[in-house]
Parts: sequence; structure tokens; C-alpha cells
Amino acid sequence: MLNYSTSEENYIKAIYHLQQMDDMVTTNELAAELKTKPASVTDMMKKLKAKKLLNYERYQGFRLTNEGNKVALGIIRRHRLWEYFLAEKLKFTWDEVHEVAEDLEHVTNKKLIDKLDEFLGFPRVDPHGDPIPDANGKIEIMKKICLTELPLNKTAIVGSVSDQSSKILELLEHKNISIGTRLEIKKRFEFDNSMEVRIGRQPAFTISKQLAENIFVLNN
Amino acid sequence: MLNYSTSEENYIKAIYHLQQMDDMVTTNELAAELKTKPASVTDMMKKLKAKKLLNYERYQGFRLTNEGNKVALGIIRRHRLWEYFLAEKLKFTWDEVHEVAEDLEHVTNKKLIDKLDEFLGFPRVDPHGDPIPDANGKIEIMKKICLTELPLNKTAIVGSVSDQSSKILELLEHKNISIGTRLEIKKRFEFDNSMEVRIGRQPAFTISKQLAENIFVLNN
DNA sequence: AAATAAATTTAGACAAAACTAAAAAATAGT
DNA sequence: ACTATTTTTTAGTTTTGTCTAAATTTATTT
Repeated sequence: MLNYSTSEENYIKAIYHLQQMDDMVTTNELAAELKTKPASVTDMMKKLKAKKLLNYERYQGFRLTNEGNKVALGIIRRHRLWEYFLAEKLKFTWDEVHEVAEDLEHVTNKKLIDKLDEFLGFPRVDPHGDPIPDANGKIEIMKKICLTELPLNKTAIVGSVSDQSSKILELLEHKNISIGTRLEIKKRFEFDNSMEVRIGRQPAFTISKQLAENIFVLNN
Repeated sequence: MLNYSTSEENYIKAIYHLQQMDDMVTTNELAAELKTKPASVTDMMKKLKAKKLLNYERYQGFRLTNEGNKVALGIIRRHRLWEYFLAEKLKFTWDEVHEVAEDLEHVTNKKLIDKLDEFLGFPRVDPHGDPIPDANGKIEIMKKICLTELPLNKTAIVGSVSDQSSKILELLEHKNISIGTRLEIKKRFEFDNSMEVRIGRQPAFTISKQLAENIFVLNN
């Protein structure tokens, strides 16, 4: 695996993200995303095409090649592992981690990242609930479903919370639920739609219908 | 505190290190240290002079200004904290940490570094026994003395081991002594010059004269 | 389908950081 | 004191990544 400059990596990552929405990425879109000028984008597209990371014919937009996607997943792996580290170990809040990880992600030392992964206990999702690619670049495609739709006895990872008020956060903290928590539903009660939830091997506890409706879990 | 490019930082750090030996640093010395050409050094010296980090008159060599020294200490703080992290948390060996820290040190985010420092428990020395500047850029000037010369009941930090053979390392590991370990001498026996050593509040244990002669501690 | 607008690319310039080759200053040797 | 040598600097290029302004292609509208 070759090495790419910080600038090249930022382009590759931005293209990867834009591809998730539209399948063809345009010059203007990318310029806006990277806060740069369309002319600069065209210059870089030529370079990335020459390095076979990109399929690109002029005026036609572009997509990453398989190789380009692999490189993107490597960058995203580094970014999300650092985000996890910052939140979990250094106690940054979830809204602060992205900016710092933007810099750390460009340190490309495979041993560093694999040892960091191990130190962190091979986390599956970052503090925003986005999945972390593994050492081989495999990423779990997970769809988010509401906790109310999770089948009984099927473990899932908390991916996001729709309401971001301090009231819900206080409750979640009390119940020891945060993004990345792996849990399962042990029982549902039809009377009030409350449910018994279990985290790992700890004793199960109850959460209300209202709370469950605001929790989304990742399903693979 | 302004921000400097990776290249500028590498020059500043190299000048700082060379200044410890000679007090005037020359163009050729610096070019050799950075594996670059003298002409490139001259170019950069002009730039750093313009930024008031350097005292420099042409053909006269150069020294960092007070401001330049402050910047250097910031870089060294980052470098050594990352080295400590890599060795202590990620289980890199002491000879692997330098290279990786060379990259990590250029991520200049004060909050990141201060939180890392806290997470690591405010270590005083890196895995090579070199002191780590604090958040204000203060560095403890410590001189290394042989463990045989450490006064009784005075704690000191292990800074280096003169013999690097696997035999001594095996013994040190068994006694739970490594670089950075804080210890004190509780008693010396004149008969064989062996001594009783204590680490923290653990029970004291004995080390031989031969071992003590190869251990150097930092004294402030 | 021609005219206009929008998006994209080209051409040329610039800044940072490096290099080579040549010139200038300092040091050393006789 | 005058060469010769070493060190340092200058001048001119190169590469990477950016930019502006102009040209070109594609898309839209009437």
C-alpha cells in the first residue's frame, strides 16, 4: 500500500463520503465539500486518476476505483479509531472529536493503528455511531433501526439518539447507555410498551416506550 | 502561540538539540542532522529569522531566541508524551517509539496534548529517560547520577541503563524496574555493597552492586 | 435550435520547500 | 600575506498544491 499526501487523502475521503449520496461526484460538489476552488479539484482529479484511484473522464464527474475505495477505508479507519480514543480515553465530548481526528488520521503507520485498535478493544463504532473498518478494510454495513423494532434476544449496538436534549442524556447516563453500547431486549410488555434491556451479563433493567423510540441501533 | 509547518518544526527541534552540544549551530551541522542540503538550511534560516525564532547573521551560525526555545519545548513535549503513550499504552518497545512520535508530534492541538498528559498521569520522563516539559514549557533539568551515588531515602527516576544486553534487561524486568520507574534506596550493606530498593509503597527488595552500577537515575 | 447560463477545464501565476551549480565569504596552510 | 580549501550563500529550477481569469463544454431556456 503506497502513501498519499495529506491533501490527496482529504480529497479521497471527501469523494468517498459524497459517493454515499450521489453515485457520481461532481467538481463543484467536491470543491464545496473541501472549501476549495473547482480548478483545484480538476488538478487533483488528474493526479488521482494517474494514480489509478479514480475513474474520471473530463466533464463526466468521478468515482473511486476499488483501489481508491480501499485507500478511503484506511483513512476512515484511522479517523474513527482516533475519534474513539479521544472520546473514550481522553474524555473529549462527541462533538469535539472530529476536528482533532482530522489531523491525527494523516499519520499513516499501520502498526500504530493496529496497536491502537487492540488497545481500544477493537471497537465496532465511533462516538457518532459510524462503523470502524477493520485492519483488512472491511466495514460492516449496518442499517439503523429503532430500538422498538429490534427483535428479542438479538444484540445490537447503539448508533444514535434522535433527541439530543440534556434531559434524555441525563437518563441515558443513568441507565449506562451510550453510543457504542451493545445491548439486547429480553422482554416487551404490551400494556405500556416498556421493555427489559440487558447490557452484557449485567442484570436487565426497564426502559420506557418514549425512551426506546429515541434510541437507534445498528443491525448487521 | 502561532502555528508552524512540519518542516519549520523539524528545523526548530534540530537546532534545539544541536544547541545542547555546541552553543552556536552551523549550517553544515544542521544540514547533516536533517539529511538535507546546506542551501536548504540557509533558506529556512532566513524564514525563521523573519519570524523572530532565530538570531542569525549570515556566515555567523545561529541560535534560537527565547521565543524559538519556547516553540522547541512545545514540540519536544508533544514528542515525548506520544513516546510515553506508545510505550506504556500501546506496548511499543523503547526503540520503536521515536520514529512514530516524529509524525504524531506535529499535530498541534493544545487541548489534545494536555488531555493526553493527564490521561498518562503526568509522566516526568519519556521511555528513553528524557524529561517531558510541562504544559507551561517548563522542563526539569535533571542530572543523571549512578544509583550507587543516590542518597538514602531520596526518590529518583530511573533514566537509563548503561548495559543494554538481554541479560540485564531480563533481570530488570524481574525486579520490575524500567526507565521512568520512581524508586528509593532504603539501606546499603557495606559487606558486598548490595542495597535495599523500594518502589512506591511495595515491599523493598535487594539489588547487587553490579546491577546498581549500571543503573542511572535522574536527580533534580 | 439558437441563445444564455452554469459547470468544468485550461493556462498561467504563486508560495513553500526542496534541489543543483556557481559565487562569495571565512578559515587554514604554507 | 597569499593561495587553497571549506563553508555558506545566492541564483535559478523543480514539485506540490493552490489560485484567478479565460476558454470550453454541457445544460437549460425560450
